Amino acid sequence: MHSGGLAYILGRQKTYIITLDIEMTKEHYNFDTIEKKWQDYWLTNKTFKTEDFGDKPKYYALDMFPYPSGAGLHVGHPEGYTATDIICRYKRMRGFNVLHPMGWDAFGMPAENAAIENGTHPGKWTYENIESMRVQLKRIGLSYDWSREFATCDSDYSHWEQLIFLRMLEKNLAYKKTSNVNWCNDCQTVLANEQVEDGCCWRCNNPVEQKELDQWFFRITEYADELLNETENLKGWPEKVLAMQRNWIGKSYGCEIDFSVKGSAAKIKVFTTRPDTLYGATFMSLAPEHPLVGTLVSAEQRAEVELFCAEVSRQNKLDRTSGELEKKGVFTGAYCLNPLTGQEIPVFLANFVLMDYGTGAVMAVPAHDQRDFEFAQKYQLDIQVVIQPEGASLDPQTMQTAMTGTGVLVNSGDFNGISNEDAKERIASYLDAEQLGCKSINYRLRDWGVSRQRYWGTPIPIIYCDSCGTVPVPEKDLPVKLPMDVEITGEGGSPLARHQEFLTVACPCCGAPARRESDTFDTFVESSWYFARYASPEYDQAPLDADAANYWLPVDQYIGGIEHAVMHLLYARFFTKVLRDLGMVKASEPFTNLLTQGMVCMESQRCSEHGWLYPEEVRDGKCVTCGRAAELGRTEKMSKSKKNVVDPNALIERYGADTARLFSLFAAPPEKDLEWNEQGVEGCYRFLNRVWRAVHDNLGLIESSPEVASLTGTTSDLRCKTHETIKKVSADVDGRFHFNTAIASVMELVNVIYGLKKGQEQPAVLREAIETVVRLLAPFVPHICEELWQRLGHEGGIERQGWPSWDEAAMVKSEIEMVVQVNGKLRSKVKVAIDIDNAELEKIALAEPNVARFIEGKQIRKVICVAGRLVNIVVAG
RNA sequence: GCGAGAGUGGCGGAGUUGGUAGACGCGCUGGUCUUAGGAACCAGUAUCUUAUGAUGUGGGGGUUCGAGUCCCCCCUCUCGCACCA
Repeated sequence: MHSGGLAYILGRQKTYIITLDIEMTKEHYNFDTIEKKWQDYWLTNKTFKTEDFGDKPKYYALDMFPYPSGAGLHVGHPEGYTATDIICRYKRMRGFNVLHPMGWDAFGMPAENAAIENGTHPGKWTYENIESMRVQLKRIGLSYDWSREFATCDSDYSHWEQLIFLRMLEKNLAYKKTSNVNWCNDCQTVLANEQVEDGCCWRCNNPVEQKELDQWFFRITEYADELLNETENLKGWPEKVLAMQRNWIGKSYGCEIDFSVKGSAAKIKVFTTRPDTLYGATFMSLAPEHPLVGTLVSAEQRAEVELFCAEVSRQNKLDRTSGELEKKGVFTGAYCLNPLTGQEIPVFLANFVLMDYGTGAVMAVPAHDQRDFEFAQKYQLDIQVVIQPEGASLDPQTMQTAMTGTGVLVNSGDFNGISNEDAKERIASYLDAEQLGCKSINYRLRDWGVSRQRYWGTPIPIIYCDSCGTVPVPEKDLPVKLPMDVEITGEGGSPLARHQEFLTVACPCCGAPARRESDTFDTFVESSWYFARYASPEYDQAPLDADAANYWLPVDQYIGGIEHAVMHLLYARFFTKVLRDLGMVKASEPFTNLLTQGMVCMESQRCSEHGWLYPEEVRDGKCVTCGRAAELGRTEKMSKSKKNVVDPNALIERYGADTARLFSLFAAPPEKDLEWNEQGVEGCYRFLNRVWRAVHDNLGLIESSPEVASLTGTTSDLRCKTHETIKKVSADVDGRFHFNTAIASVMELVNVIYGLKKGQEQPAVLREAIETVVRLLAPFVPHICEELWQRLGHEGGIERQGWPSWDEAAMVKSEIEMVVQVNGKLRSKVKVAIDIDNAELEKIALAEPNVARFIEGKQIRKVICVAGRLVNIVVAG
């Protein structure tokens, strides 16, 4: 750097400081002006625009993109986004080619609800929300490459999603089948499980029914094994998320067994993980929806069975699978035969048997399964013990609960006396040989139903023709666009199903009048591949530009909420494998490292008169309306209903974006829940002001000594601390994401700078220390650091300067403080030469007065010296 | 019930391989400067204590010269899954 240039810049900056001082009150730095200035600077200079390819190593960091809701950004968003931003800024300073994009998960129900409530078109509502949320994000100073932004409701995105669907159809990875769904007859629409409240429609409060509907599915079960097995290789994922995914896939080993029905050719197939208990099967439980129910039921039982089935069908899936449900059943009048004993066993329907797990039929072994035990007691059915635990003798008459542990087989013919674990294999093999059943693997994971009777989603590109059947929309006709002139009332089913112009189409095969599919995709489909589209967001030949996608993927660091641990993250993994098998990308897994951020929590407050209170409705612990004392509630997740929320806009207005960024990562590590605390925010603001003053109070001194580069080795405690801090912050930020401790160590360095005696500073060392503070903080609080960096006489932006490196030589100390323990208890501390040998150290330690006191008259057993840390004298007695 | 994680001052949290428990911040106490302080700066702040002492990381055992950290048992909390056959 030319010294003339430096003088010029400093000179100009000085006048600037004076003006600022006047306008900013004496004590605080003017974050408003500074943050605006640097956000403009980054924009004009295209600082964060990313180029594909290049010599630098690539680094792709991604936030889970937000839904553009009407409520705008909440304070939970910035925490995760800031964490990613810090990583990105750090990686850029470290010489990586960083991809850091942002976009919008823009299809979804809230847009339709807004349309129903205020008549706004979902598209207009969505794009307006995007506008205002983009402004909010920009105020935080996140270093996104905004040129890659897209919304999933853009017809361009739909185009390529529809194409992926067509390819999946060709590969038989997408198919149509009938399945049971929650159905509200009033609203004429399918409801997601979450939209069913107490068995009723959340909107009209009508009872929800189960209904069979034709639905499109993705064959995710085809990938069940790969999705399961690869969880072992996802070393960069939290164990918790992997456990949840394994649990969700729910692979279990067992066998399928055929039970023949007495007096009928029909066979009932069951899946069981306990073939060892087969001799103890004393009845059969079928799901009420089981296809054989109609043929099995006897004339006498028919009325009762129908009543039961009707009752069960009124229950929604959530209630149906809740543990609270009372176990109920009904006898069908039919009997089937135990394939091993030939014993006749009654066939029941039971409300707890689910048609979509296993085969929808369960062989009931009351002695060894708690549900079957309770069921048998309720309906007075036989209980047959077939496993005796070691050293006990079970009696069906006196059993209080089922015996589910291990033991030895009894009452089991040729298999008596074998341990039940061995019997699983032996009986399964026997069934196999006798063709009575076969070993089988079952998954809890179901194929992914993607049809939604909604308007605001990606149209499924299918045409139904009376003569040609189900015909995919030809590629040249993509995208199938949503019609804009729709009336959304919330009644009478999907608006698309009533939109004649949309529905009516000529069959692509025969040209005859045909009908379009009116369902749209589940919005999870969009979020299953958006991360890949960021590599080439404008590519117009295919969903992905293979070169760009293969350069950027997989995402190196993905950050988002734990609430997506299963659905979104599993679907995204599935889609990546599908895209790989379609030849569109090489990666098999989308996200190498995953960080799940905690929730943002805050204490709730309420008034006995006015209910929950917003923080601004409480002053001095009292309700501002009536003056009653506000009661403090639990600290819990911020939510509108409890009014324990902080508006990020207000926060930024009051303290600035840098303070908001700093606090959200200083209070707790990002994966933990963050407890919001106004005083903590103040503390961070105070710290930034301390940094600001540390620079300005020393500008004169620093100016006199610009040559930091000439420093070598140990010159002072300050230089040592400076380099220790660089090392510590680098280690904390890189891979560990312990931003809170990184910030804490910079605070320590600032405290040391403040503790320097006036007039005794070494200007070059001081300059190095102060510049280091600014550079280390740059990823965390970029605006103030850019400003300070400029005021320190540097041009061209602080990121260009790169990340500081530490000099081990500067950290070498000639003396070190070591702890002296006697029998493991701290007794003294001694200052010794760094390279002291053990014998010498021992001598000094033993000579310490307080040590001598504790070893006096005792025999020294041994002395343990740990280099650089301590010496422990072990004495007897 | 199953799975995962956690339990450390008044509070949020530090504590890479076992090696000075409580970094850093908040709060609190005292001081300096001020017309003033809800600004700034400095000092103090785990508990008990006459201490150069004792105790202390949910409880109880163990391994070790030495345990917040490793092992065993138990308790509590959070999250996820849950009639899964």
